[in-house]
Formats: sequence, C-alpha cells, structure tokens
Amino acid sequence: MTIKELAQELEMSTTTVSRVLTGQEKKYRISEKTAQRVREVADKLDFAPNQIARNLRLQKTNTIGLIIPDISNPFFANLARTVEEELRSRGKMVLLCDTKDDTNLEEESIALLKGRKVDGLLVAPVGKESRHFIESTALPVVLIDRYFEDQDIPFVTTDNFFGAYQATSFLIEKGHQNIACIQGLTETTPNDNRVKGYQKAMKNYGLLERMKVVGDDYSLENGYENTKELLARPDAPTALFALNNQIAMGCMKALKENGFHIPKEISLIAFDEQPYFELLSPPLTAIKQPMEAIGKVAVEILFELLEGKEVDPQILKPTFIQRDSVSEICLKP
Amino acid sequence: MTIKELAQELEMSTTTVSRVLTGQEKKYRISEKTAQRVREVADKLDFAPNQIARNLRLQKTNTIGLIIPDISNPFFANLARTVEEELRSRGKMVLLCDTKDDTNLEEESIALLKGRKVDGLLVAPVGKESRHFIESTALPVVLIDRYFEDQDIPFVTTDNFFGAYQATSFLIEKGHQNIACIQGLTETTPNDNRVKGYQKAMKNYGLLERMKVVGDDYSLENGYENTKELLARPDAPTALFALNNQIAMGCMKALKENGFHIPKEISLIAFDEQPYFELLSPPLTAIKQPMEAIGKVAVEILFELLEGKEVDPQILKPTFIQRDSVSEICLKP
DNA sequence: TAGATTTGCACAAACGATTGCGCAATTTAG
DNA sequence: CTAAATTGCGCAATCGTTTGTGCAAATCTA
Repeated sequence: MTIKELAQELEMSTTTVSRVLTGQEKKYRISEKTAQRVREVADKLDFAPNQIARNLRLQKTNTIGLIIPDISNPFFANLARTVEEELRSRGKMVLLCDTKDDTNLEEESIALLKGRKVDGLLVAPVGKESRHFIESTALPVVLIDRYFEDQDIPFVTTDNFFGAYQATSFLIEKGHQNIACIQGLTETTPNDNRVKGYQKAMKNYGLLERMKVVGDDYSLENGYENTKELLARPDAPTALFALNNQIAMGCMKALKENGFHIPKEISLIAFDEQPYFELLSPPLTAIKQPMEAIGKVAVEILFELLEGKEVDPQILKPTFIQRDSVSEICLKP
Repeated sequence: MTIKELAQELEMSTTTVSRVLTGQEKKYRISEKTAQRVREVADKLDFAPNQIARNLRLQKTNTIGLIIPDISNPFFANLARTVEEELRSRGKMVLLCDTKDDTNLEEESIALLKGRKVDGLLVAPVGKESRHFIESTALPVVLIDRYFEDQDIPFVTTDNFFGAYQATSFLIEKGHQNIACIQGLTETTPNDNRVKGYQKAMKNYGLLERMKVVGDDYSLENGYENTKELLARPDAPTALFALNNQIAMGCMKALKENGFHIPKEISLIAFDEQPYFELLSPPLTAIKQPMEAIGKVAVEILFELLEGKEVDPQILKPTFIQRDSVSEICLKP
C-alpha cells in the first residue's frame, strides 16, 4: 500500500495525505476535518510509508552503522546492546558490521555503510590502521574503546591508564614485586595506555627493573601461552596482570593445568569484568569498564555531532572490583 | 557524487554509465571502448552508487532484519556473529533489533523492519506470542531457537528434547535418582522440549514420582533462588539440571554460597556451553548447542525462501560435553 | 458589493538510481 | 547502390515519498 493508493481511497492528493501523516497539517493549513479523516483511514488500512522512498527524498536514513571487531566478545556484545537501545529510543536503527579484527573488513564496512547513506558511524576500530577514517568527510563518526592519537575524531573510552595503575599499585601494596603484565594487541590505544599505567606504578614504587611485559594479542591463547612461559622461568612472577578478559581466561587455564593455586601461589588481576568472574574459583579481582556508560555516551556524542555541535573526547573511569584472586605476601627482606 | 555528475564528466548519458557499472554492457551493446572509459573514470573519482535510490528503484534492499531477545547473552551474540558473516558473504547487511525479551518490542521491531523494506527476517522470537508473525505476509521469515507449533513458519533449532534426555539419562546412570530440573521461560519451545526430554528419561528409568521441575525464567536469579530453595528441602536433590547457561551460573552461585561442593555433594549439568565452563571449578558438564551451524543453516534457509523454494524446519543435534561436575553415587539400597 | 485576505488543497518537481523502447549511424546483404 | 540488419547509445518513465508554489473558493473588510 502506497501513499498514492491511500490518497485515491480518500479522494484527495498525495500531498495532503503526506502533510497530515507527517504532522504538518497546521503548517500547511489542512482543515482539521480532513486531517481526521486521513488519519482514520490510514489507520484502518494500516498504511506505513515506504522508508526507502522517504530516505531518498529526505536525504536521511535514520540509520547508524555500528562497526565492531567481534560481537561474540561479551564486551562488545554489551556495547551493542546499549547502543541499540539508545539509538532506538531516539528513532534510529543500527546496521551491524563485525570486522573480525580485520582492517580490510573494517575498511569495506565503512564503504558499504557510506553507500547505504547511514547518518553516522559508531566504530570500535580494529586499531592500528586509521587511513580509511581520514576520508570520512562529512560523515559523523564516534570512536569507541580504541582511538587514534594523530586524528581528532571524537572518541569515548575507559581511563585505561588509571585502571591499570590502580590494579598494579594494589598488587604492589599487597607485597608483590615480581608482577608480569600480559598485554593484548600492541599499538592500540587501550592496550598501550594500560601498559603505561602498569609501568608508571612499577616506577613509582621503584620496581623499574622488575617490569615484565609480554604478549601481543587479546586472545585466550595469548594468555595461556605466555603464562606457561612465565611459570617456567627461574624468576617466575608472583602476580599476573592480564590486560583483558580473554587473556585472563588463558592465564587461569594455564595456572590450573600447571597446578598453581590462585591466590596462594600466584595472584591474578584482570582488566575487564564479566558476570561469571565472581563464580570462578577464586572469584577474580578485576577492573570493570563502565560498558553501559560507554555506549550511552557514544550515542550522545554522536547526536551532538549530528546536530553540528563541537564535542570533546570522553574518558570514563573504571572501577576496581576486589575479590579473592590476590594474596598478601611477605616482602622479601 | 551522483551518477548524473559522473555521466556529465564522461559526456554521456546516465543510462550508459549505469549499464556499464551494473555489468550489463553486453546485454545493451555498449562498446568495449566506452565501457572501459566509464569504469576508469568511475574508479578514479571513486563513485559509489546511492544504495537508497537503487533500493527504491529495484524494490529490494539487500538487507535482512535480525531480531534477537538479548544480544548480550553469549548464545545470541555468537548467533549474531555467524549470521552477520554469512549474510555479508552473500551481499546482504543486517539491521539489528534487540527486543529485551519483550513481546511489544518484538512486534514494534517487525513493523519497523517491514517499513524499511528488508528482504527477509531472521527472528529468535521472545516466545509465547505469535500473533504478530501471522501478518508477515510475503516477507520471508526464518525462526531461530524458538518456534511456534501452530504456525508453519520455517525454523532452525537444537534438538532440545534429545539433549535433555541424554543429560538426564547420564545423571541417572551415574546413580542419581533425585534430580531437579530448573527450567527457563515456560511455554517456549526450547524450554518445553528440554523439560520433556528430562521427563522422558525419568519415566524411562521408573523415576516418575521423583520428577521435580522448578523455575520460570532464563536468568541467573532464577537459578539462584530455586537452587537455594531446593537445598533447603528435606529431600534435597543430588543432582541439578539447569536448562540454560545463566540458570547454571545461578546454581553455582547458590551452591557456592551454601558451601556445597560440586560434584562431591551435588552434581550439575548445564544446557548450553560457554567457553569459560572449562575454567570453572569444577569444569562444568554441559550440552553444547551447535550455534555456528544454527546461524549458517538459518541463513541458508532464508535464502531458499528468497528464491521461492519450499523449505523444511531443521532440528540440529547438540553434543554432550562431559567434564567434572557430575559424580558417581551409590544407589540407595 | 468590490476588493483584499485567508483558507484549503493540488500540481509538479525533486531525491538518484534503473530500464523499456526508440532512433540514428554504421555495417552487411543482395 | 539500396534495403535490411546490426551496433551504440539516449529519452523519459519509474520506484514512493516530500514540498515550494500556485490557484480557486471562502471569508473578511470597508
């Protein structure tokens, strides 16, 4: 059913019908009687305007592209959830692209979404490569989680430095000195800032020469392999700092297999929080990113961009969740 | 940049340009020389056709609506991942709707997606209410996970009955007789079929009067509360069968809080598998749904529908993953 | 009552692509 | 050399909306 058919049914012009249905009856002086009738019949025949035609005419799709490295990662799944909810409440829908952490797919996704004339883009970029963002002329873009220091695309992210600093300090104050940090994808902002936080804390406490940063990937395997390797060293660490949830899982798996008891023999803190962390044994001490807030703020910023406003990047504070995976150890004399 | 501008640049008609760019040069006898030039210049100015205009003209959007109860549930997140991947490889994009297990939102989502003229719908329905699906005339729809017995909308789902039967039988053969089943949302097909599987196994082994089905919701809280309650009974069960991953988490939480050791004092099996199950202590015995296959098959079926073919519902077999959360107990004399 | 306002609606041109049909120019046939 | 066939491309309609502008009819003013 098109507006034309509806107009025929009503024996009036599409113009009038359109104006009533878009709520412009007063502006164009359509009589209340006519308006009533239009609404009534439109309702009865449950007419719904063709959004494609509408989009074409209005040069606006009310659609936002959401580009994410891996929707099966709970962190991004949660993000997607709040983003979808926020956008829907503001009358927009989301076109989802999963890039599988592949820069080429990311680039392709951006092109596809541009072709579909999305009103804006919400991107959790793969990370290292930012070339394809530069050409994003005129299309509002908000970066999530990861961002690019050499470009001024607005972003919202966790205060990764702060969180890592806090976690590391906590370990040190519990008496740990030999703390290894297992990192994720290098040269991405969250990872590098977390590493910096770790380093700063170590330096502050005069543990500069004890710093140990290993790993190169946000995966369980990375956590697993590197933990095994660390345990085999003569100077095996007394505490592990895993820079995301999947790495932490890898650590736990390795520790378990090697018969290391947490926290008696080794302590562990994870960056990221997951619902099941409290059910692990021991419940895992973690740094929780404000996921919901990140999603909400990202959408807010995007809307300000859409309204032509200037916006500032947002860096949100994480919270430290103390559980039972860290033990107090005696300082070496 | 529009095709018109491109045509102007090339000093030819939009017709010719369009025909070359859609690969119809031979069909319309465009000379190879002209075609070359068009492609060249289009490439140089990197022209990309406006998909909105295209969609309107072709009456086809190459867009599929994906409606899901909760994208933050790893089960659905994984589903979304494979669906997105499969669809993209076939040239379609996905509009995502999260219904938060709310029938009204589901209905609204369907309406919105129809308005946007999606080519088809992939829906993991909330469950009980199917009214709004009936009117889905002419729009290809494939149901995932849950389906409606009173309608012949094609679906793909796990063999829930089989999985539950297998798990329950396993428990019984390990000597358990007092097995409680904590269910999810009643009157939804997966839940009811799982319950039936449980019941069938109990009956088969002559444990009809020991059947105990509690709970009403796919949430951690439901698992938690009901486990507590079960433990407080004089005839507390020796084994728990949790009908999804979140319920299982609730069980573990309650058991842990009450100091019950798994599997020494009580056994537990979960329907659904999650990566971290093997890291719990003890590693959780579980029934794994073929999530990736479900996503793939759903997309395949949808495409057959799009091609006007007749399709049959698909019921995929789950796999039983034996870990350490079930103990052998002596049969009561 | 004539002229000026106001009221109520419709015509037709966009938006940016695709495509049936037609019409020259060129080639082939006889 | 003329007629027929083929080649190469463009005109204009179309998809379903929205909207600037115009034009009668109704109402008001004096």
